[in-house]
Amino acid sequence: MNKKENILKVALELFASQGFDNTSTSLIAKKAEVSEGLIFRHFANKEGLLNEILEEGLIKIKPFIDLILAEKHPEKIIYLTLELPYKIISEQKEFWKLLMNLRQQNEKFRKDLNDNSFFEPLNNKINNAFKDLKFSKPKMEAETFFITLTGFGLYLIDNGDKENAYKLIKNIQLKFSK
Amino acid sequence: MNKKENILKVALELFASQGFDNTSTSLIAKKAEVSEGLIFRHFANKEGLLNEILEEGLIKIKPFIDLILAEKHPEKIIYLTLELPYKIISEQKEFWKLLMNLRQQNEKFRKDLNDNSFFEPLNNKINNAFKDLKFSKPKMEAETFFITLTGFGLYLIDNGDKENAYKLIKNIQLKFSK
DNA sequence: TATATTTGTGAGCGATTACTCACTTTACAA
DNA sequence: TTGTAAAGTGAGTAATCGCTCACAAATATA
Repeated sequence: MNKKENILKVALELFASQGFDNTSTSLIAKKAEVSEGLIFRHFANKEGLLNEILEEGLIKIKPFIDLILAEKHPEKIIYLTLELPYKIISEQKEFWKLLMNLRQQNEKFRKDLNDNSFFEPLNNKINNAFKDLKFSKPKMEAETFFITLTGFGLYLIDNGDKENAYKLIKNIQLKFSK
Repeated sequence: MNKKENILKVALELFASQGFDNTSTSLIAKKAEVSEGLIFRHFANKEGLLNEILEEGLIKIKPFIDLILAEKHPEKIIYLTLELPYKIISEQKEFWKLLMNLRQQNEKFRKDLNDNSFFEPLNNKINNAFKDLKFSKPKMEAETFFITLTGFGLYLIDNGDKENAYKLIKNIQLKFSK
């Protein structure tokens, strides 16, 4: 049992369920069965712990995004992107919840995530997909698409039923096809 | 200058921008130019302060919802509901932000808001609207609609441009019409 | 004016916060 | 086996948290 990894695991669980600010380092230490001091040995401070969790999580997400970026058919691009939140949530539910929590609560974090440009290539890809589909206003269509995608991502946090999720994906896809 | 109302106003501002848990009563008192003790004189505790803010805000929202509930044409119902987040945000941006914050962060609050059934009549209204429009799966269509509506509500928090908002409303409406 | 009630203050409470540090234990290379 | 670095501990820190309470000022009632 690796204590450092255990801290990361427990902290992710607690941050996702209670929020970052509302989770004390003492509780993390207790649940990870580790002294509180060890947290600050491995991670400079509480924010450093969060950053390492985020890094790890984003690395796991990247392959899914790369798959979309490699795709050429616009309809398929849209479908895969719609599928993305479900795929992430299936194997990283807590991380997804944390991401949505931070996005919502912390304005600075939202900007960092944009400037960090982790999701920017995907954004461009979607914009081009709607151009290829000859939408009269592809930029607006992409904007509408991301609005729906955000809503769908939030929906999935509370509703995990796979069958229904894919029905929704299909229904949404229909609305963004020509 | 009414001190109680000032506390409510300042607390709403801070809760919306920093989150409930992350806002101390001492800061509220300082910004409202009031002794900290007064907060606990007027409101039993910090949560009581939050509840009064929520009550006040929901009361202001109710007329907008009643307007939708009185409408009979399904297309109009959908349009008015799509317009709802924008209307609320126009004159109660901070309250809307707080609502979205709490919804996201606090599972218990989300359930309370549902059980409280404040938004349930609207939910039924939308379901019936899609039935009237003869959608083959009106329930799923309503689910998809609320997903989009949630995403749109979040979008508006950061993007306040009125013209673009109404373009998006029109674009979304198109996707939910027959 | 006298009395009672409401409104308001600010010092101070115990609990908790993120974090430090002197120290011990473990692991590994020479 | 010995020496050194890394891993791990837990008591302790100042600061802050939500909240109380004894009291003063303002307001209402008589």
